[in-house]
Amino acid sequence: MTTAAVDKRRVILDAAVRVFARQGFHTCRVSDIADEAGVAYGLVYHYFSSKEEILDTLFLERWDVMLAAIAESDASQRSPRDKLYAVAAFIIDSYRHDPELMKVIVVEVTRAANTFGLTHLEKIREAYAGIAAIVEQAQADGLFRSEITPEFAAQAFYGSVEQVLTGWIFDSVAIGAPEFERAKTLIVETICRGLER
Amino acid sequence: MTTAAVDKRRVILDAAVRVFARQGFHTCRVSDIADEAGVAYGLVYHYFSSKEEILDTLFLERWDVMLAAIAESDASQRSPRDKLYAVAAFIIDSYRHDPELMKVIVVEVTRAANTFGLTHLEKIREAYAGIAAIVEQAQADGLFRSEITPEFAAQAFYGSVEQVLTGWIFDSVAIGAPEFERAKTLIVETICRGLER
DNA sequence: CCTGATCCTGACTGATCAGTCAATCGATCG
DNA sequence: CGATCGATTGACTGATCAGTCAGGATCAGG
Repeated sequence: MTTAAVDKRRVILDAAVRVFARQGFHTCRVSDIADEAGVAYGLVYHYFSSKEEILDTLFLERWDVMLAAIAESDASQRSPRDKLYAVAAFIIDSYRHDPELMKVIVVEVTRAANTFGLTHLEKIREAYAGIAAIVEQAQADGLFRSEITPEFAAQAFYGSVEQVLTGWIFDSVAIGAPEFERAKTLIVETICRGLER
Repeated sequence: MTTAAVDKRRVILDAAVRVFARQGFHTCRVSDIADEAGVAYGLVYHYFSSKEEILDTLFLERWDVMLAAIAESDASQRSPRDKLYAVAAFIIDSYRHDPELMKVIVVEVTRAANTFGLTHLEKIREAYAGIAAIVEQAQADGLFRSEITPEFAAQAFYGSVEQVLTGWIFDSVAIGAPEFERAKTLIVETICRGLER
């Protein structure tokens, strides 16, 4: 695969992010992606076997990085609160860095587990499991209350983060660095106060 | 409109719930709904002007009841914690009473704000606003901390509830009355501990 | 400069499906 | 009885679009 070829593949993926974010996966046509990428229709099928595979690729590219970040945070020697902060910070920074990509992942995959995300349910669950592992450790160390199952706590935590993201995605109010930082602190502060002894 | 006529409309709506829950809104055909309802294809268009209007109707029917429940809880003289408990209980009981309908509402409307729910964004926001009103009152009464904006707290709260619901929807593990009751308590307990002074 | 491979093009096809409509059914009433 | 009108039927149409394919361009190696 030559450098040019790699580039065209990337160009198509990047164009797809913009198109999916703007029109939605189900509503857009493959030709929209080709047009946005400035590439012939057929070339899309040279690099991807279907429209779905494009979304697949975008999701997995990013999600795997997130799973690694969660695992790394879990493995670190920080306090549970700092570990959860690292997770929230990763997700929020992902949005900050590339809002369109995160919109596509959240809206078209994570929150659409029905139509499309069923394929990725296992991957999505891995994220919950990673967060649950952090909570479980904190409970074992006597830092978090044990009434709540780690799985439940993980859902509450992830749910809060994703809902805040969803708010930004659809409320279309401009937000800057301070708001992002504040959101990280507030979510973690709220949920951890709820979980701590 | 005769009684029989009212019934057919209802039969179609109920069939649509089952079909949407099973196949998803985008993936199902109108003929699937007609078949499920045991009714001719054309009759669907006698009662509804489009496939979307069916989903519209299902969503609004239920959502308006929920908005009323939130408003009523807010207006009551209970403690903030009890008010939020009432909201969580309403949503969770809705799922318990009709899981397929709640699956459709959450998956196809609430969590699909992109493709379809944009139409209902305003309605959805009303729910957040109602929850935020409860938090705001609690802050004014000095019961909740003021660092967190009511809107933010509402998103965290609603996000947690919806994520737990989503877990039930997709994990397809059988759950009984005790789990539902436990979930209400745990969510409210966790979030309120995080919000209280 | 030939040859095979890979990249790239866009017109075309085949299937799908939302929505239409002309025709039938059946209840109600004068 | 027969006229009227809403309920009901399902075959049909028109548009859309994912994916194919046959061929042209470009490049690498011999």
